[in-house]
Amino acid sequence: MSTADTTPGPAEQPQVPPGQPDGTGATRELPAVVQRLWGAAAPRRRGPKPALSAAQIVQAALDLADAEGLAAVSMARIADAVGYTPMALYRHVSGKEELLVLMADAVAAELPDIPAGIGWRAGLERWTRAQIELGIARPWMLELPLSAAPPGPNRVRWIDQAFGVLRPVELPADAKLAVIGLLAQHVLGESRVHIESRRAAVQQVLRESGLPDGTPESDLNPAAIDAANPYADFETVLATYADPTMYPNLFESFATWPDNSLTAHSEDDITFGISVVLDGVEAFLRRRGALPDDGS
Amino acid sequence: MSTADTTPGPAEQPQVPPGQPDGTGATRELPAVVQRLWGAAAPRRRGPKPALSAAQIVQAALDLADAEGLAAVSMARIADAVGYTPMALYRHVSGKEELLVLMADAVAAELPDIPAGIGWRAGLERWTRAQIELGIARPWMLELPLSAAPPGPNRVRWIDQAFGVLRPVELPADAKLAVIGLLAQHVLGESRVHIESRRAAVQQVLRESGLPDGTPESDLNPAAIDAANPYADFETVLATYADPTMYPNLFESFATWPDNSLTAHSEDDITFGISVVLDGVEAFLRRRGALPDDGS
DNA sequence: AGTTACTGTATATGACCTACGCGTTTTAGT
DNA sequence: ACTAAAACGCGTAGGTCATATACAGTAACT
Repeated sequence: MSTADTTPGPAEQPQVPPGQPDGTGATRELPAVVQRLWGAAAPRRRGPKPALSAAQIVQAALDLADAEGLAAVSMARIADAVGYTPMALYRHVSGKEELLVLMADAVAAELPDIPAGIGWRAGLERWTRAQIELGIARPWMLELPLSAAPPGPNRVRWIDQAFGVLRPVELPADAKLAVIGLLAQHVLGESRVHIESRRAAVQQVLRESGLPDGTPESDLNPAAIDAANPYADFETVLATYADPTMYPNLFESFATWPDNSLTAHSEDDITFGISVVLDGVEAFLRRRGALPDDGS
Repeated sequence: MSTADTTPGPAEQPQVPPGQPDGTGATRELPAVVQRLWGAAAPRRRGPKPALSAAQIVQAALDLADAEGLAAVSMARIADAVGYTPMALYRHVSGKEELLVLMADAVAAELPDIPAGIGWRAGLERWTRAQIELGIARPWMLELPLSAAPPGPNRVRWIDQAFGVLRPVELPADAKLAVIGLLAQHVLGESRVHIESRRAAVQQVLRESGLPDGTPESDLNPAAIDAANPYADFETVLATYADPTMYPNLFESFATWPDNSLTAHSEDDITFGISVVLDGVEAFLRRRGALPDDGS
C-alpha cells in the first residue's frame, strides 16, 4: 500500500511526447512505456473519470506474482483481481510487456535508503545485500524479461544511492558506474543461485516426506529445508551416471572432500560472494589511488 | 509447471534405469529428464524404428533459437522444421520444459577445453571468458528458465574443467566450488549486460537510420553499432524527466564527467569485470594460504 | 500365425494475448 | 446551456501456444 500509488514527480511533463529541444539536440522520441514510467502526469482530459488506474493494475500484478509466481500473472487474472474485464486493462497499460516493466520499477521502490557516512565498503555491502534480499523475497523478479528495459524513477533512485555511497571516493564517474554495474550483476546471479538452491532443497524435503508436488512451502518444516542438501540431485546423478575417468578433476576433489558431500548454499555464501567481489573492488580502487588515506 | 497431477506423460515408457546401478546405495528415483540427459541408451524394443530422434529435435530447436530467439521456439515451429507433426515430438521429449533443459546442456558441449598448466588465474580467466562469449553468441541462453535444472554431462564436464584449473591450488573442495560458483554467477550477469547494451545500440542505430523495427541486425553497419551509445536512452530519459534535486549524487557525478556522456559497455568492460572478480578471488586465496609460493 | 510394444498422426481442449468495434460518460469549446 | 469530441470499459473473436486423448500402422517377440 505504501508503494507507488501516486507518483509525485515534480517533473510533470504534461503530454509532450518527444523530448524537448534543450540545446543538446537530444530530441528523440521515447518509447511510450517511458512516459508511463516517469509519472506521465495525468493531463486532465475529457471523458469519464477513469475508475481504473495503472497503479492499481500494477499492484494487483505484484500481489499475484508474490502469491503464485510470475506465471500466474496473466491479463485475465489481473482483471479478475481488480474486478474488471481483461480488455479494460489495455486502456491503462499498452500491453503485458509494459506491465512487466512497470512491475520491475515498482518493486525497486521498496529498496531502503543507504545512510551516508558509513564508508564506501560498508555502504556498497548494504547496497548489494539489499538487492539480493529483494530478489530472494520476490523470486519472480529474476524471471522478468528485462531485455533493454528502460530505467524507471525508482531504479534510477537506487543507482543514485550507489553514487552517494561512492561520493567520498575519488574516481571518474564512468569508473564508478562500472563498479556499480559489476555489483548489480553479482546481485542478479547471487539471488538466482540462492533461490534455485532453496527450491532444490524444498523439492528434496517434499520427496523425502512423500508429499505431493504442489504442497505449499509453508506446510514444511523450515528446519528440514535448511538441513536439506540442495546438491542431493547432483550427487545422485554423479554417482549413478558419471564416470570418474570422464571427470577426473571433479572426482579427485570429491575424494579429498571431508565427508564426501557438498555443502549447501546459504546466507554464508551470500557473505562470501559480496566480500570477494568487494575485495576485488578495493584492489581496483587502490590501484587507481582512489581511496582516502583513512580507508586503509 | 508442476501442475500436472500424476500425469505420467506420453513418453514415459523406459522406466528401466539406463545407467548401471553400481550399488552405491544412492538409488533414488531421478526425474525422467535426467535419464534423457545422460545418454539413456535406448534399449532396442519392439515397434517401428524411430524416424525422429531427440537429438534432431534439440538441434532444430537450437537453430530456431539462434535464428529468431527463444520466443520462436515452439513445439509447432520445431515440428515444422523437422517435418513432423507437433505431437510427434512428445514421443522423444516429455515436454517443452525438458526440451529447454536438453538445449541448455547441448550448447555447453561447445565450450572449449582449458589447457593445463597455464596457472590458476589465466585458467580461470579463460574459463570465465569462454562462458561469456558463449552467452553473447547465444543470447537466448540467458532467457532459459533454468530453475533447478538438473546438470547434464556437458555442463558437468565444464565444471570439471574448472576443477582442473584449480588443481594446483590447495583449497578444500567446497571452497573451490564456491569460487567456481561465484565466477559462474558473474558470467551470467556480464553476458546479460553485454547483450542488453548491444541490443540498445542496435535499436539506436535503427532509429537513427529510420529503418523499421524488424530489420535484422545483419543489415546494419557493424561500425555504426559499435559507435552507438547504448546509454542514449538513459541520458535522454534523465535529461527529459529527471530532477537534479531528486538524484543529487547522480547529477553531481554527471557534472564532473569528462564529456558529460556515458561510455559504452564493450569488450573492455568484460575484461574489467573479470579482473576485478579475480582480484577478489586472489585476495581470498591469499588469505587462506592457498597459493603456491611462486604465485606472488 | 497372434501378441505386444512402439511409432507418428489427427483431433480437441483450455489458456493465453490482444485487435477491433460498440455503447456510454464526461468534459472542452462554443 | 448545448454540442461534439474524446476517453472509458466491455464483448467478441482470432491467433498462438502446450499438450491430453484416441487411433492406425509397424516391427519384433512368442
